[in-house]
Amino acid sequence: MPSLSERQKLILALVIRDYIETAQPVGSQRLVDKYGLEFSSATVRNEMATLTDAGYLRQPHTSAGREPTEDGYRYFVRQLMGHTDLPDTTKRMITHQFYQARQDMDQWMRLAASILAHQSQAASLVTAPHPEQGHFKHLELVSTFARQVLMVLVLAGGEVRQQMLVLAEPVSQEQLSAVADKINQRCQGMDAEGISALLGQMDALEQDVLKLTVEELDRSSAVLGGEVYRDGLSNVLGEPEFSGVDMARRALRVLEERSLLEDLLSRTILTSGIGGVQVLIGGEGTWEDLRHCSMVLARYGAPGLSTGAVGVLGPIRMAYGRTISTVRFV
Amino acid sequence: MPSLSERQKLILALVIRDYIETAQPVGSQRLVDKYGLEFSSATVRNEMATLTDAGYLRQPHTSAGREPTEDGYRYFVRQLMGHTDLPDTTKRMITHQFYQARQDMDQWMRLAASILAHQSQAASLVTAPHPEQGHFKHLELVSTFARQVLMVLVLAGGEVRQQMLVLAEPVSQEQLSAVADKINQRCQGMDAEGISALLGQMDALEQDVLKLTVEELDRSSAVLGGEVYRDGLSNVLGEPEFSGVDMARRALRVLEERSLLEDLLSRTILTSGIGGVQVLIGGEGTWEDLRHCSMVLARYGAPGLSTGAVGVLGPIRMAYGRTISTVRFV
DNA sequence: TATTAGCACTCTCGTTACGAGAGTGCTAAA
DNA sequence: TTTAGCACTCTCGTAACGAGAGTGCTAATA
Repeated sequence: MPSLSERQKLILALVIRDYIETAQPVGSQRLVDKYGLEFSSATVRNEMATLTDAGYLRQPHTSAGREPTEDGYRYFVRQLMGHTDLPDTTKRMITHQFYQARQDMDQWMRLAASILAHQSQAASLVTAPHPEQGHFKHLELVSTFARQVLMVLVLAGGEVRQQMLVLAEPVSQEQLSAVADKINQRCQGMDAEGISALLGQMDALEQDVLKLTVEELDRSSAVLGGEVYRDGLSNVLGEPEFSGVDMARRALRVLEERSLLEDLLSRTILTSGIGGVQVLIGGEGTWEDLRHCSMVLARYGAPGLSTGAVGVLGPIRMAYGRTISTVRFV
Repeated sequence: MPSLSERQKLILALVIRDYIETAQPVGSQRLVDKYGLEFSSATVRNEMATLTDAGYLRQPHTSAGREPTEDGYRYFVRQLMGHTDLPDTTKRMITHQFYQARQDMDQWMRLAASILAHQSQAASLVTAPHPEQGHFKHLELVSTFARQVLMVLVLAGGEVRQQMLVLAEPVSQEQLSAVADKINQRCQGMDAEGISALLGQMDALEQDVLKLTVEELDRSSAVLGGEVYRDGLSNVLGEPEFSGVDMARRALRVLEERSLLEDLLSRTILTSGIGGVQVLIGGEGTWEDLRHCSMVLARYGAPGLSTGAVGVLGPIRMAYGRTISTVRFV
């Protein structure tokens, strides 16, 4: 792949910029007029032809303007796009909003999703943080109705799980507390394996509780632990590439079905470190359903302890600069 | 509003049935052919004219077929639609699925949303159950990092809230447990007001904790307490009435924005008892954004204690029978 | 009196034709 | 190497038109 001249880079960047704005093929004359270029439309045409040969641009049909190919976007994101920082006022505003919701995890994630969606004018998703390997921290048993017991499990890192447990016979709250105490002392800091090993020493009730605990610990080592927060789905529906309803449905389904999402995240996020932002363009050949979308993804949290993912899904021609900075900042 | 003859009812029902299938205006000849009616198309035309005058049918333009008006749907849902019960096999399947997920609340709700969406081929939503008036049940304090404390609050009824609390100075886990014990003993079963009254007798740390508790209790008296689970959004996008993207966006926004949803639920669900199913057609004049949609809503849970809502949002011409039975059954 | 056959009329929708507009590629001149 | 000029191509909006479906009305019929 030959490297591009400065002028070619400029033209490629302008084509992408214009296409992101208008979603329509951009012609040579138009480009010259709109951005006041020093050279003529014929020159632009020649350069465009080269860029087309190089695989960065495409003509929907003979004698229409050019639009960027996926490779074009990739080149743009990697090489051409300067770091657009968010304006300070915006940063302050976001920080302020986060500050107000700092206490409630649920609310925090909703807010994060909402901010991402709003800033990028696209769909956002935020997954709850969860440890890569679950470790027991604290257990609480609370009786609710007759034989139903609510089991609250706190994992190392602060994740909370709740389960319902139905007992064979009623047990008083005092007894429950005693069981919880005992388990808390014995299992401090252990992982699923360690707890399983203890099963033999316990009585029936305790065994039931521990079995559930182990189940939950195992679950948390899956990629996608808890809830997924989404927002801004309606933003993305307005975009012209989604007017073919089929596309919209496919993309939505990716966000809806946990299995798809899990696959997606595990193959991308996990390979990148904390703080790095990944850009996924046009499904990268793997996800047919995302052919017309792009995703900007990042991982957050404390490495090794507990991590989650934030991301934005938008049309393939989204404002990468703005989106990436926002994702990074969040 | 004059009552309808049997034949008129039949025709109205058939028109609706056909329209639900095809989403296209239905003509008189077509109706006769398709359903093998005893009388001729001219008769049908006459009756249709009457139904149109009565406000149950409408012509999109002169000399096209008829389609049902909102009033038509309402009449249909209230008077004409027999109780379509779900097939036993389906019931068993659903029960079985629920049985497998009976322990985890989160998972239960996700499943409910998924089942509703799948059965009705529309979008579904399920709100977490929450008590109408929050009562304190149990509190747990767990230190996570340096000065950060995770506060887990269990409300009467089994709802669990978590909050992060940042202390002025580090406090050991033993001290935290002591504080939690004390509060647990003092506040058993109290509501927000009662706890506020106790504030004076506590030291600084305890006050901080209690203030947060009160905040959470207050929040839980809002209509929309916890999380909202959605599913099947992509189902509904395929429907012809959503091809005008604008409609789709508006409807989606209703499901996305908590404030709108809260408004919607508070005005409908709360006026109905547990178990009753409400059908909301075409926004009922109040919700502009839902003009082309219908919702089937129901409330579940233990009255007075803790309730949540389940619902389905679909095109105005959705299969009411099937949907209603499903919602009711769930 | 209620129903039906017949008919003229209306409105939509798909197809076709056509011209304007925008854009390209190429050639020749600067 | 760049640019002016030009012939050519393709899309898109508009208009024309005929087929199809459906209606309302009138007159005949059971």
